[in-house]
Amino acid sequence: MSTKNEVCAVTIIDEKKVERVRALLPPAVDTESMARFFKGLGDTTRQKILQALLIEELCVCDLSTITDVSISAISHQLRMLRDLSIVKSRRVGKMVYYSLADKHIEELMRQTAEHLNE
Amino acid sequence: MSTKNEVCAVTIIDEKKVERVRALLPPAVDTESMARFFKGLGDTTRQKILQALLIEELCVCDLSTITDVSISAISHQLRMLRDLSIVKSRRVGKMVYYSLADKHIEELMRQTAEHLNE
DNA sequence: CCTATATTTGAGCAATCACTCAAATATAGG
DNA sequence: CCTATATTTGAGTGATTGCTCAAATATAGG
Repeated sequence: MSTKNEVCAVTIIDEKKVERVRALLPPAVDTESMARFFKGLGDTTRQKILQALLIEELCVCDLSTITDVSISAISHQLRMLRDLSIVKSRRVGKMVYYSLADKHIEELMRQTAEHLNE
Repeated sequence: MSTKNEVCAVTIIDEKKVERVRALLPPAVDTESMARFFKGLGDTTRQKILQALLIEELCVCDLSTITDVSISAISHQLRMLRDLSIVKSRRVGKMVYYSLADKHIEELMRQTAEHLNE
């Protein structure tokens, strides 16, 4: 067999448990969108961007200088963050200013930072 | 030049802004640990696991059945989640039961699910 | 000790990702 | 329109990742 046990030796109790949990799971599409959202937060460059934006609104060029990442790379990452509604942007002349999309993102960042510092 | 503008044509205001923000950024090690933490949450298989554990404690085999992912793959992902202190485990005989590591993780999951549903 | 079941682990591989580079677009100001 | 600056975009590439497969470990019960 390819996988040693497709389903483990089932006891009646486990079967019931599995069915019960399955019925309570959110739709797959929601689980996938959670994964996509967290993946957006789960990269060092993107975290640097978000930490900076937690302090204040910044343009692409400032973000590049602050994070020491090329303008092109920052722009690519900002696009991903914007597609995920994690940041928002506004254009002022030639420059585009980015900021965190909403208060929830801000709280999420602060609470998680606190959590990881035990 | 490799990058067109290493630093954009600086105005005095931008320079000050950049320095101010830089001084307020958290240490790099913290930013990296935030990224690692969120990366742990940012995968569909791991989200399936966490959604299931949000309902109740489960063993590896039940998780495999519920998520329809091989036992080996689940075990690999559980290891990552455990290393990140996102889940915890306890052994009962031959089986190992996994659950969410703490209340903060539970809240994070619930609040984010709510947020993504607008 | 021996077998069976549950889980873990390591190597190998295809898919994904974050970067660079070059070129395109957008806007301001002669 | 033309030039300069700021940003975006697409292709290409090396590194990372999540899976499978095979083998190892852990525990319970003859």
